[in-house]
Amino acid sequence: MANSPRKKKPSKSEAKVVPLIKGRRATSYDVARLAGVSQSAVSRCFKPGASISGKMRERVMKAAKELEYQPNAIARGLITQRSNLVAVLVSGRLNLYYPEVLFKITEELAEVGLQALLFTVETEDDAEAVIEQAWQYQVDGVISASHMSQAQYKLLEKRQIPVVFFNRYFSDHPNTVVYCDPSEQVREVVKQLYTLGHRRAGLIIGPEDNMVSRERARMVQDSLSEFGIETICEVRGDFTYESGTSGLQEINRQVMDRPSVVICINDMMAMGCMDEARSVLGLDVPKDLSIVSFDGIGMSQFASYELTTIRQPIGRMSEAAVRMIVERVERPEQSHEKRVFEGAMIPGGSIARAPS
Amino acid sequence: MANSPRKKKPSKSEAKVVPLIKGRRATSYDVARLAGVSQSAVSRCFKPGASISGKMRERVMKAAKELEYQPNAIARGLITQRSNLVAVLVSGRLNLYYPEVLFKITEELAEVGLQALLFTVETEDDAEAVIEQAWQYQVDGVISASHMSQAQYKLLEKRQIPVVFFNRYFSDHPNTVVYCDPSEQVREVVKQLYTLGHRRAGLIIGPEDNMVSRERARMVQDSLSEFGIETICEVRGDFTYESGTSGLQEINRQVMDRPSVVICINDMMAMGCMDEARSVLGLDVPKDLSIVSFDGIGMSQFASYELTTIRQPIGRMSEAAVRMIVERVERPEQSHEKRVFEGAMIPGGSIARAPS
DNA sequence: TGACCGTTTGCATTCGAATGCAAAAATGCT
DNA sequence: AGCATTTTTGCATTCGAATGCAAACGGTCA
Repeated sequence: MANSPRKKKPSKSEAKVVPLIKGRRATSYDVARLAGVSQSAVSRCFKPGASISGKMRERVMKAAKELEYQPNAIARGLITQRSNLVAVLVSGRLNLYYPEVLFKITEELAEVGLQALLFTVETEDDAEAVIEQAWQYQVDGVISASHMSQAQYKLLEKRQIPVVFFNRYFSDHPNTVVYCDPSEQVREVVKQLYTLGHRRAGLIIGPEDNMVSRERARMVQDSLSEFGIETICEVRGDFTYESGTSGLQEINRQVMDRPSVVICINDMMAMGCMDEARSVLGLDVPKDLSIVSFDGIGMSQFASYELTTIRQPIGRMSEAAVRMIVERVERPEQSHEKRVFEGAMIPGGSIARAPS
Repeated sequence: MANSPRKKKPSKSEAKVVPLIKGRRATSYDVARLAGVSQSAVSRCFKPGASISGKMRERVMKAAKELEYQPNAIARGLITQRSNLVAVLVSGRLNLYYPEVLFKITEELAEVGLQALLFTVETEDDAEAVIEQAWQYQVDGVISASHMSQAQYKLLEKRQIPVVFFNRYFSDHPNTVVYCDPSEQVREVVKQLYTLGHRRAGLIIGPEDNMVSRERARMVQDSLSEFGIETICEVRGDFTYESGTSGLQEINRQVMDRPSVVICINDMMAMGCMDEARSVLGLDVPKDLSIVSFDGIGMSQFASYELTTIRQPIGRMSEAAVRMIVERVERPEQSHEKRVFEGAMIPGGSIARAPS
């Protein structure tokens, strides 16, 4: 018993004895030594559901606390092939819609024990670099709320890194998506515009290559023509406030007879548009000009704007995105899913009866 | 020569031969095998400044490209004791000032090859949990633009994790800080207010425990009394838009005779205040009421607001924060530094001559 | 007491890259 | 060519935790 093979072999063990932590942070070996158990036992103590006795757990935990031991997530990641890191790709500080999404996603990730590795992506080249970085860091998955080419997506797929798209997707390729479909609300808003006597609309849309913009524009066009409202002018912006102001200028330049309503593809541009109408053109919004838009970001409801807008349920969408990335990480073989949320119309005060 | 000790010992080498990548991602061993060199050589190829011949580099790189090899940052982190991760702690989606800082910092970090591990911190308990997480992930450093108690800071210090504070610090403890000192601009603004005939000011300040708020308030008080402007009322908000609106209500309730100017400790509250003044109280800003504030966030310059505000040079401050964290990671023994940037007054259009 | 079974524990190996050291190769010099 | 020097290369080990396997333990029952 005294000489059982379970006992440590002094030769080897002694060799790696270190002067019990000295500046160095404690490892599982340090804890094991202090508690007089094996390193495996320590490891098991920190793994939920592992086979370990109460007595042992207690001893280990006591030692761990004494040494302020916390398992090294890097080392764990190496052996388990799970980094617990999720790359979150967002673009543009331009559009205040992203921060809201980003913070929400980060919180949701934290809740399930994952960390957000943040990447800002403005161009497609950025995306390229970012994907390589994410790959180096062995991220378990990617949540992309930014640009990504099909080739880039395929690369990630080939590398078996699960991707969840936030408000964008490839229609000719299977992918996992969280999306907001505001078509119902668009129809509702347009109907209301019709009822208020609007027959001539201006449109400020987003970048050509942006899917959300394209889809929203399509829905708007569809509803407008359904109700027989004419689109007298369509200009392109880039989601920023400034492009909203210049968008209205542009509309003003292009058509003699001003539209009675301008539909903006996002809130930021709508705010720019509204400010331009009021400050520069001296119009009364909504009396002289109605404005509606999309997103429902926090500031769209500030008293200066009170936009009539179609909100995306960002909270639920973020939660869904996180759930889905977890799902895909755990069961990669499972087929793709697309979760589509309805929008919600916020009445606001930026529309009124069309001026006669 | 044919049997030189440099040659591989088949027994051991063969044992770990794997069917040359099959779903698995390529490792340095795979590359080494394909290129017919040692793993060390591959490693050195990816380490800038390592001793390696051009010929060797070429061969390795060719093989690496073929296998799409990228070094595993997790494994590297384990051995080098450098994760290249920096925890970025920001609070509040409430205050739109944070996203601007966050995105800027992330970009700056990326530029020097570091990754931002994002943590949102709202309460002090959050900070507790976040610090443990960061510790587990072996972050090289922490940039904190959020709450952190002195005890928590000391814990990080004890663990030898460098911290850079963004716009906050402990005055009774050495620490590394990026800070904006707007005192000059405060004086300038107050002087201007004096010149415009303002003699009675209201103040909307931030949370008691927030240093930026305290400091700004102090500066404002100092300048006001220097110029003999009376602070007739001081109310406390929490940096949000809503607390700006309710702040003005509160002022209105507390004093009969309205102040001619309200000084808000940040832009968000100033916007709330302005909207409240205009929409609810029916005042003309700036004719009936002047408003000034701090931060200079993007939307403070939207046409609806055009705040006269004191901007922080966020870009330079973020850059400095990143420089400093790098510095501290590389030379932890070096003494602390505090970099203080001046503010910059943005004239705006929210102040005017005091009503008589 | 001993045979048997389920549970706990430790051993040894593994993940993938970096690096000190010594051997080998390349280079310079006489 | 011969020797000294510098550069390049490979070997072997290391980082810290997880885990398959087998040994040890604890308990039950005859």
